[in-house]
Amino acid sequence: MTDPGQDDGLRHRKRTAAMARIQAVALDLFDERGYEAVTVEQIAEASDISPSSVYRYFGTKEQIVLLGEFEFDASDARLATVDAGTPLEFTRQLLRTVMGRLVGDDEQRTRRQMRLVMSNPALEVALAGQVYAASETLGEVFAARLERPTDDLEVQVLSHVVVGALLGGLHHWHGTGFAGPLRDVLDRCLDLLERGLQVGAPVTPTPAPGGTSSRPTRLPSR
Amino acid sequence: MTDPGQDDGLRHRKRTAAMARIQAVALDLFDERGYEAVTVEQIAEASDISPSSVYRYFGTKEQIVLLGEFEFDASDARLATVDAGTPLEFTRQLLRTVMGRLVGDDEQRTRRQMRLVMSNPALEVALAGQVYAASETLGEVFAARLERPTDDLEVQVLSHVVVGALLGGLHHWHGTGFAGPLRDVLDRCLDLLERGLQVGAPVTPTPAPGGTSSRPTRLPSR
DNA sequence: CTCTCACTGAGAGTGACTGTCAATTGGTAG
DNA sequence: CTACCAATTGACAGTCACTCTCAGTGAGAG
Repeated sequence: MTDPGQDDGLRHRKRTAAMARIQAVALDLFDERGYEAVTVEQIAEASDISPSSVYRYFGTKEQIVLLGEFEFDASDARLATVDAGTPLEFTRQLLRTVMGRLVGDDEQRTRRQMRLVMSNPALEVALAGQVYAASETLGEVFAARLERPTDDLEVQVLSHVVVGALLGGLHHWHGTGFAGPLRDVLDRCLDLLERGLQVGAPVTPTPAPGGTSSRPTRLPSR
Repeated sequence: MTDPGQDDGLRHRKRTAAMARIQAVALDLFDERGYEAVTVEQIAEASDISPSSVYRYFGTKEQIVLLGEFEFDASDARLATVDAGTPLEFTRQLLRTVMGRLVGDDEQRTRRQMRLVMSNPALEVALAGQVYAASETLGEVFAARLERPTDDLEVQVLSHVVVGALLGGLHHWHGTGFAGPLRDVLDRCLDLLERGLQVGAPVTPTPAPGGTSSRPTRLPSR
């Protein structure tokens, strides 16, 4: 073998083409008849592929819709190239660098997926699971860069809050009929976080309870 | 019929007892053999009840573990009695008033559930779904009290952020071997939000981009 | 005591998903 | 070009969560 894990080669290209075809066919069928009403077997048949392979490619029926859209990988090489100050600045760059598929090209496709996901409970739950997994990963990244334990309260709250804010933005985007580019909406979500959400304004800043520590939270850029 | 929706009566008591028995039996079996390895049919048999009824009671296998634990109802009568200033103060009271089961009595049970949930991907996803459903509901409550549309960006971000913070706390609690009462952990999460998370500190507060509006976010108490 | 109807249990059926195995096909060395 | 190897595929059988239907039963009302 030449070099395992190569991205070229007929084999790999066929696989990628098949996956794209399956996704396109499936989205059409889902739009036409509804997610529940379409079986994986029907998708397979309409895609000229065996049901076995559909499962090999996507794992679950939900992943035919969601695959790769709302996840990122802590070991992604591009992560090292992201070099930012605060966790929020870091997150901003992350969205562009590693999750470009979500905020960048082919937004039309993302709208179609969102409409589909929001119209089906099973897909909503699957999306929540995906997003939640992203919180975990983001927590690990934050922990590493802030040099704190992964289970640190502030790290966990921070990562989940950031992801929550973005998910809130996604809901807003969907609820307003996809008004404006998703990229701008998510940017405004991070703006809100940076401004402290203005939700605790009247409360006098308490002198920090017995947490792990509370030095200013700035990400060291590697 | 005397009064539908009554909480007494032999019928209702039987149902409640059966559900409690099923949950107890199921948790034992899950701890013993693992969640995946136990079938609903086995749970039903060990509980002296038909599989049909298990599904009637809980709907899904996951709900046998999760039912009622991480959800709340926007039409809950007790909501009206919660009367607080900022959304975070409101959330604090909410946890005690409506979700007492989570932060209050029988914390031992909650630990057992958390351990189980965190050890199984399917349950983790189900929990995430439950939690994000709570975001939706909380968003509706915030929107109503702040007199803003439900899809308002700040409302959505706020509700998802609050729920995210609590979920982060839950992870911290689990990751640290359930150190201290859950109630205190969740309180510290809300404290962090009140202090603005200190994550955007070095950034000069931008003069508010073209959002929907940005008056001080204080909940009117009904 | 009797009527009634909500709830229960039994059973059949659907579809997502898994594991196995033989056939096939792309990549490579001779 | 050919032979070989390894990865991939499709066919098939099986499991299990979950749904639907329907007849039987027991709680509750008069």
